[in-house]
Order: sequence, then structure tokens, then C-alpha cells
Amino acid sequence: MARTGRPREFDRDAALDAAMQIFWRQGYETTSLHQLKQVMGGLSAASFYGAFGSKESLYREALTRYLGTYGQVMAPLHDETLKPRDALEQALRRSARMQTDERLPQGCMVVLSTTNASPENDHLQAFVAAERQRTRNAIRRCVERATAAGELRQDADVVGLAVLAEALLVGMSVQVRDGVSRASIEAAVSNLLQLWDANRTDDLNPRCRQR
Amino acid sequence: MARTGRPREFDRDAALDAAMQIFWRQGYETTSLHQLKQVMGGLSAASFYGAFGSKESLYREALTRYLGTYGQVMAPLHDETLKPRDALEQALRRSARMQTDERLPQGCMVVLSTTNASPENDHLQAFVAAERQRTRNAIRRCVERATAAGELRQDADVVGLAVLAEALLVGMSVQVRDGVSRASIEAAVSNLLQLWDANRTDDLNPRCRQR
DNA sequence: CCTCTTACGGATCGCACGATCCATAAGTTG
DNA sequence: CAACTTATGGATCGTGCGATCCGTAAGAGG
Repeated sequence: MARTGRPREFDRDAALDAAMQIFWRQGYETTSLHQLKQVMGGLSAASFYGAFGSKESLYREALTRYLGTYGQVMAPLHDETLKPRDALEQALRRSARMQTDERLPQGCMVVLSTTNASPENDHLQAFVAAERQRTRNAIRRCVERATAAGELRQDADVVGLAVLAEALLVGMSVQVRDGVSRASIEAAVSNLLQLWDANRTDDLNPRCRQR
Repeated sequence: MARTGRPREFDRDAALDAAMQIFWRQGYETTSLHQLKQVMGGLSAASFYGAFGSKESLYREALTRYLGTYGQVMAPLHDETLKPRDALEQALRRSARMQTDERLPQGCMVVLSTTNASPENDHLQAFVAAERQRTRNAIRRCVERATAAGELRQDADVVGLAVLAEALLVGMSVQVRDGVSRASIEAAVSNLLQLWDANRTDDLNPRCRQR
């Protein structure tokens, strides 16, 4: 049965998408309702609150949408059918490509959009931080899997490798926003993988490079 | 000749220090004048504007103070009398220690305090980004020096190594704020240096590890 | 002691913020 | 067509923002 009442005059989905992008680019608190209504198609306050409830609930919905779409570049990390090295490489390279896509805001929304928050929005900051923790755990598990499976040497530094990999993942957000090129980031990813390979059990190359 | 007029009743230097810390912890736009006046010793609006001019000029002064004090952990990067590897290691380890000092806000003020900005503060964002670019250039020069001096192999990937190092430097700000321990960050630094050593000209270790 | 200069407390400014209200419009349902 | 439901435009709310103003206080200089 179809919805009754006067039909909505704007495309809710397109509006949400526009909101996601401006939150992504500019951050939560630093984006005003006025800006939001403008980029969402010039809708009125009544339409805005009717469709999205509040600025905060719009942000949560936008973030959820991000996680379900662009944020899926991280999916390989949670896919245990992939070899750990492949999972990490895919997550890093897909992130690098997505974050430098010129049609989108630069960097990662999870890293950038709620970095600065007033005390009354601490809960939002914690909400986004929890998502980063998920990724952090996944990277850690990925390295541990490699050690357990004998892909990495037993004495490889699991913590150090995982933390360095995650630092690259979050660090690239700041870098690409500052104008560092996709090729440069990809080169950094290759270097990280070179380090991985130097810690492989089957590493017999005296120079430790996989060329 | 001494200054004439009624003497200031608060310690300007201590107030500036308190302002720096709250900007560092919370960010520029997301810190209100009310909060600032409170942590700066409960001073009045008149005293605030009399001593600092405006919120923005206070922020600039606070950032300058940061660069001249805590930010000096980066100084080794600009010291060409140091060996490139030592310069990089010192900058990274000192940053890691400073950023995880429990008596201070977690992370780096240059990376965190103006991540989110409204369009009217784009110039401030650019101002801080320029400081990051300085560091980025210094890291790059550091790796280039190592290649030129024959410390790193000619075919070492200068760009990749430099970008990875800088990613660790900026990434650790997010990580430590999320609760990642100093020891973990230090382990990541050690891993980065292990990669450096794997690219050394004098690397003869078949496993490429400097233990 | 009087003047000059600077700092202070406190009221207040104009504005933009996020959010709500209400009369009206535009559909669906019976 | 009448009753009902939802959306819309536009005015408006209360609040907190950054910033200014003013009368008074506290020291220095002549």
C-alpha cells in the first residue's frame, strides 16, 4: 500500500548523499544547517526536519551510508578467506584510490569528519572512534592470522607491523587532503608490503625486496 | 622604561599556555570563547580582547608557541649535521613520546586542531597545512640526502619511503588519541626503521633485520 | 596630587545557530 | 467530494556565539 499524504518534492536519497559529502569534506560541527539545506537542494527547515529529524541524526545516517558504500574499501580486511597479505594490500590500495578520487571529498570520512568536537558532542566522536577501533582490530587480526598460518615469521613484530599499517591507513587521509598524490600513497603502500615480505618465512632474497 | 597604566592581574603567559592546550585538545572552531576564558583563569571578555585581540589571533599565537616548544620534537629533521636515519628516528621517537605524554593533550596540534573548518576559516586551515608541508618536505629531503650520500641504495624508493614515514608521523596523532599505547607506536617506528635498513647499501643480512 | 594610561567587571551588541510552529498545499483513502 | 495525511514555505523561537562598550580601578609620570 502506497504512502498517503502529500508526496515529498525532493529526492531524499540524493539529499542524503549531498549531506554525506559535505560532512565528509567539512566535518560535523563546522557544517551549518544553512549549508546543509543549500547543498541538499535548497529545501526548507520544515522539510529538513520532517525528513531527517535533526542535524545529528542526519550525520549518523550519512556516516552509515558512507560505511555501507565508500567505506567498503575496508571489506577485504574482514574477509578471512583472503590471504592476510592480500587482504591488507587490497584494503590499503582500495582506500588509497577511493580517497584520492577527484569526484569525492579527499580522505576518509571516518578519520576526518569528527576530529574536532565540543564536549557536548563527545558521544559522536566516540561513535566514530569505535569504527576506527573496528578497523584497528581487523588489521591486528590480519597480521596475527599471518603469523599463525606461518606466512610471517614467528618472531615478526605483530604489534609494530599492525600499528604501522594502520598509521598509513589513517595518515593518508591527512596526506591526500594536503595534496599528496595517489601515486605517492601507492608507493608508500608498496613499501609497507616490502616490509611485510621481509618478515615472511619464505624470504630468501638477501636484499629482502620483492621486485 | 617600565610600562605605564594599570598592571595586568593575570599571567598572560600561563593563559596563553592554557589556551594552547584546549585548542590542541579540542580544535579551533569547536572551542568557544566561554571555554577559553574559563581555562585561561576566568578572565573577562575585556581582559581577553585587551590581551589577545581576537580568538583567531590567540589561536595563531598559541600555534606559534606550540611550534616553538612541543613542536620542536621535529627539529632533528631540519638538522643536516645529523645522519638522515638518525634524524628521522629522532623525529619519530620524540614525536611518539611527546604525543603520548599524559600531562599533555594526546596527538599533534598541527595535525588535529584545524582538521575541521568552515569555509570562512579556510585560510587558517591552509596556514596549518603549510606547516605540515614543511615537515613533509623535510622528510623527503632527509631520504634524498640518504640516497645522495650512499646510505640508501640508488634504487630505493625515495617517494614511497618518505610518504610512509610521514604517514606514520601524522597517523600516530589519530592513533594515540584513540588510545593506542606509546609502546605500540614505538614498535611501529622500529618497523619503519627496519624497512629503512633493508634499503641500506651495506645491508648484508639475508633476513634484512637489524636486531 | 593630578593626569595619563592601561586593565577590569559586567552589561550589551548583532548575528547565526539549531530547531519549532503554523497556515497552506498536494496528494491518498473511503 | 469530503476526510485524512504528509510536505512545504516562511516566520519565529531561544540560545550561544564572537565581539564591543562603558564606568571604574590601579598603577606610573609629571
